[in-house]
Amino acid sequence: MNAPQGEPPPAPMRRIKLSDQIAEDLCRRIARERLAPGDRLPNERALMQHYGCAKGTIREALKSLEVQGLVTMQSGPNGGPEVRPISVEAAAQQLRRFLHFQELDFAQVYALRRSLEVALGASVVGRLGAADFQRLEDNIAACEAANAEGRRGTGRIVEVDFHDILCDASDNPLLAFMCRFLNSLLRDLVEFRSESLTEHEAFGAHNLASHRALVSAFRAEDADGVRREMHEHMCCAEHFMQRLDAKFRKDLLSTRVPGARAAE
Amino acid sequence: MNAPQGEPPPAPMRRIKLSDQIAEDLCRRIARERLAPGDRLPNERALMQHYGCAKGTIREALKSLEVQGLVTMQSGPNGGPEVRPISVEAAAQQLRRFLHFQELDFAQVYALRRSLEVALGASVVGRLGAADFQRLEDNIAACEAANAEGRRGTGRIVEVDFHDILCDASDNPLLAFMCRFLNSLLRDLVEFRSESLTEHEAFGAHNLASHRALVSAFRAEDADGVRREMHEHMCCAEHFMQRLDAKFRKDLLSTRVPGARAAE
DNA sequence: CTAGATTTGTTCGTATGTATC
DNA sequence: TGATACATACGAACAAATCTA
Repeated sequence: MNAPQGEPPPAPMRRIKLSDQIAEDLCRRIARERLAPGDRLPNERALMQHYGCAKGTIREALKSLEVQGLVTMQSGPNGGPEVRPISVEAAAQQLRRFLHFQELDFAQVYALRRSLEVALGASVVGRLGAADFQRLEDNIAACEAANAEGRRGTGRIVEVDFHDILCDASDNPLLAFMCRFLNSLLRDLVEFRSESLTEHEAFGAHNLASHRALVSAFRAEDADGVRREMHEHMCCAEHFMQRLDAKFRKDLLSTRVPGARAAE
Repeated sequence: MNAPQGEPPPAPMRRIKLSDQIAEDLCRRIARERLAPGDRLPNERALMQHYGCAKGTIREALKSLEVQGLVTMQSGPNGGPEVRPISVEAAAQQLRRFLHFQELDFAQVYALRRSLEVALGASVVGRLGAADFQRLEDNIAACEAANAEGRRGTGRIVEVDFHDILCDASDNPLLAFMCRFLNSLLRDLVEFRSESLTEHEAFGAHNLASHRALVSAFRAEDADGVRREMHEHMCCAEHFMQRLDAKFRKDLLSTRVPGARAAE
């Protein structure tokens, strides 16, 4: 069962590349042997012997695992393919790449956030410990500071962190992943809209009020209250974002951007 | 700007591997030159000359793009790396791989589906054409046939297709992707639970009724009706799935599975 | 801090399989 | 049926990174 057998599938299409077979096998081995982050796979030479193939083939297989975020390669003694801690970021980055081809806007992101953040909020009711509440409070304080000092762009980004903290507390990895992913999309989208204006102040103030109300509801373990508050929070946030976006697009048309890569 | 420059990063981290630099560059080129699915990148020899490096390096770069679902390799004359149609499947498969490590169950999937399918249903109201309705009706007919003939497992799978059709009609690629992804997860999960019993009949009957009611609401362009019906549909489906799952787990404990790979 | 050992990263040359003409 | 063009795979080398003595 070790070496991949040269089993030619009778009809179905092209032969499966050796490197892909090996990548599959290694992937399964990582899962089967419960390899923890930091563990090492055998080095290239050992894998060559094990699978009875050449170096280039092994390297292609390892490259595949590397792109999938399962391992990183390390040089030097005791080097080799090191198993990685199931990177959320790798999967998210892949998804972003894919979605970047089809352009998306705030409305589409919030159509999801409206639903998912409500579900997320409800799912963490009763699961927040003292440490979690501390992080939430700290985040609120950071937002206050950012608003007071007029750092509007950073304020928007820190506010998103509030929702990442909730993801950490969720026991539903699917829900947590998707919310985190939406948050990262939002950070990307907001990065280039952080130019303007007085709207930011009203936005910041509203966010702070919502977050405070949410923390209160969490403390009271009032699931319905969380749902209601989160829903309103999302609707208002969308509204603000839309206005920011409209302003941004108007500015973009009137003033020629130097780099002029915006059109791409 | 063609060949990658041997720019040694002064302090920061490890040198970026040549193959990764090339992969990045090729990725950008695909985006920049608006390469359509079916277009060919230069073949290996041409890329070797262009980047001034060896075959192995090029192959690793192309492997990276292949794993990311951006290209497929083809042999023979006029072969080479062919640009792929922004594979939804590639991104979904990646995500599945990632999420497979942290085991998930029906409850977690449905916690999302309860929210997202409702949003999806609402978003396609008024966007369905005659062809779409035909597909939905055909799907319902296929479900009926599967139920009548007692093909319970396939019935469950065909039913999920109903929701994929709705995804096709959505104008929100994010929402569509995530719903499609949940559907694929469901297909995976249901595949190994398709053993039993009379519950399937009630389940199938309920699904058919729900789908019919949904189509009616879509025809009437009754957004609220769609929302209500979809919500109930999801709640009932979850309930059925949970019972199927419980039964499955019980069977698993009582009867030793021959292959015995279920524990893995 | 240098020197050597170990392991990945990269190159070249060659052979084989596969699809098109 | 070759003949051609291309990806796939092998094997041996050297370069660069990194740990250890």
